[in-house]
Amino acid sequence: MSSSSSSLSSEPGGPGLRVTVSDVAAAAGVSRATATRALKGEGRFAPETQERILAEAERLGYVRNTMAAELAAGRTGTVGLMLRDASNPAYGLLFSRLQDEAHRRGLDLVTVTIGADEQGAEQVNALHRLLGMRVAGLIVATGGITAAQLEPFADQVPIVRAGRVETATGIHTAHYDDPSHGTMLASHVLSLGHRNVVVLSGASDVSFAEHLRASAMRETLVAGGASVTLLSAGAAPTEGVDEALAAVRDGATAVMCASDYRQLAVMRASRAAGLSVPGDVSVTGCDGILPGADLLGLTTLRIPVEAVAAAAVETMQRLLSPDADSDSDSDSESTVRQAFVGTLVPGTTAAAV
Amino acid sequence: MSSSSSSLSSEPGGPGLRVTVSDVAAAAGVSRATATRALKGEGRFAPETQERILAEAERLGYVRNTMAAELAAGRTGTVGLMLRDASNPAYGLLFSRLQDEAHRRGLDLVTVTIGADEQGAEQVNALHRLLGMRVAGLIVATGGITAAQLEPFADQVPIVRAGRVETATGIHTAHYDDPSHGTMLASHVLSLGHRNVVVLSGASDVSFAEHLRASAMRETLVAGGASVTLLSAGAAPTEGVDEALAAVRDGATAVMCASDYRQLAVMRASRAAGLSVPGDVSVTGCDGILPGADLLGLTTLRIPVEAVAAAAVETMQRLLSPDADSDSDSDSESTVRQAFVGTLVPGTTAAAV
DNA sequence: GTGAAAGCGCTAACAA
DNA sequence: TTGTTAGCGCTTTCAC
Repeated sequence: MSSSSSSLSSEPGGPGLRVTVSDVAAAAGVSRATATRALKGEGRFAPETQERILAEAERLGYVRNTMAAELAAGRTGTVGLMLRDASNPAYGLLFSRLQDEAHRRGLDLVTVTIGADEQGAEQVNALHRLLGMRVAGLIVATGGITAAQLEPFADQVPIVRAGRVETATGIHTAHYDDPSHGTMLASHVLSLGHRNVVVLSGASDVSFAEHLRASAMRETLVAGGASVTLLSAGAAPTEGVDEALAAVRDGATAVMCASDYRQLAVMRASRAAGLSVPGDVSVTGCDGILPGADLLGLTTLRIPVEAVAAAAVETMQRLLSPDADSDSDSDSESTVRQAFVGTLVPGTTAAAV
Repeated sequence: MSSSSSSLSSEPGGPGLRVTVSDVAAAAGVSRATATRALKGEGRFAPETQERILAEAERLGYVRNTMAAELAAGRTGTVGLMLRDASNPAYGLLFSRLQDEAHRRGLDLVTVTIGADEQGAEQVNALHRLLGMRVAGLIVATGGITAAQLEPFADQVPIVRAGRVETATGIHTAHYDDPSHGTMLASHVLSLGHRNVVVLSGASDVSFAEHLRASAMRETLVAGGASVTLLSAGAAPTEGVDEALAAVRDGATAVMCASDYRQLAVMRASRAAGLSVPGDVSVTGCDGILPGADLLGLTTLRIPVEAVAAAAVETMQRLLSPDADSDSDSDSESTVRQAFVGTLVPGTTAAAV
């Protein structure tokens, strides 16, 4: 049977994996050492020898055993990515962009994810999975893991946090400037004339990003002379919605949500309660990632996912490059911390009072 | 300096990684073998010895080198997942559910993704990355990789395709029943009285799922006595939209899109063109994953992501379990192929003629 | 240009 | 119960 047109054809009846360099070397009539060099194209070897080795490797369907290779070489070519549950489009997009960017820069990423609701144990487990692989670097895109858990490894492997700010020393970040986001949205709402506003957010231990946004909203609103009702809810976007609408009936003219998910929940509830948006109540969110947000006319803020992803990967790449320091407890290289600001999307769910 | 409350504290000034079993063993005054056993809690050892070893390991911040461990053990505990670009919520959700399910069943997943638009080279590269890690199994959740590329490895490692149907032998699947989805949506549109319909889809090489849906739509519509205009567009959801609206002006009363993304594009364009939905034209999509789809009133079909994810992981787990066969080219174990049907979501974007 | 030899860190019989 | 002994598959000096 002739092999298919694929370049991955393997021996007729034979294996393909579990073919070792030794097999390839033997088939080509050279030693393991030569085969290794020729296969990765490094070191010295005769061009024609390489050709023969490559041909045999392909014929046998050889796939290098990465574990053995990296173990022997003592280094790793991949960067680990810890990701939060990607069912949230904001994380899905971040994931996608991190991946693209890494690919563009020639970095290999392996990802482990953690359920959105998981507690410490699972996070630590995931961290260990990655560290156990002796990844060359770590990009952390989940708030669920604490600085204390990361810090012990910060001087052994570069760690870049993506999305969320981090105060621990030695851990670099490329993060969203959530306080600014809150401020921008609040300013918009103030400019529309609202002076009695509900701020609906997840509690700080549920979503730190939401907490930062909400705090900034509150401050800006208060500074602008508005009366503010701050509602700290649980993770489920429907939580706190009833209270928010109750506050509206008591005179609030706008509900500012710390995320688009909550905004959607508020709009659903408003519709169900017969309140018109923005007629009876203005509503704002934050994220701006949802496809279709424009059709809904969401008033939100588009977070700079692309910029954060690019910066995170770029930082990682730089940390991985020709410098080799900090083997002692040096502060020779300072911690990189970059914040990125998104753009306001006015929409039609918020109108002048 | 006392260590933080974290359970990951490492030696004061010392490393944490690059601590080996030998170090732990030495510190505890035992041999490597004993340390290994105690650390993984298998085999024989004195409880008090274990306690001492565990304590030393923690004190030193020991993290087992997975590569070495799996290389030595000759097996791997992780399953590889090949994923398509997660910026599409449908894939993001599938990813999330696969992850959850794997976790529930005690399977470790490592993921590599491929950009949505990447061609063969990148796909093969990703496949090799996973195979190089000698993963115990492979779950493929991207249509970008062909059966021909997968097949050579099908008898060396269990492969389960998630989402898309597969005809190659030896490759199991848990997939969406897209033809049924197309039929269900078309039946709905027929039942609303439409007899002049545009079907807007990605070409088969752009999205096989869309192609399957669109084909079924067309057949069902034709069988129902409708006149059908089939538009095969490129990957970008805006492609083909103008043609679709042109057809509407020529008398079509409904535009059936093969995905929700295209549906959104059509709605945007309709709005821009001053056509009311569903007044002037009914529009349908397919996926039903978008948060906020309900607020938009999208007429769509919710694909059974959860069922597919659960089935894919369950199949994988079963393939990984106590049976060990097919070392020869046996057909002893038949190929598992499960199709799942979603549920119609009527919405308000499609109305009676 | 090529090969021989010594491991990388860990596991798994088998002895002790 | 614990230690000894071989490797897993690959890379990498260092001679030839």
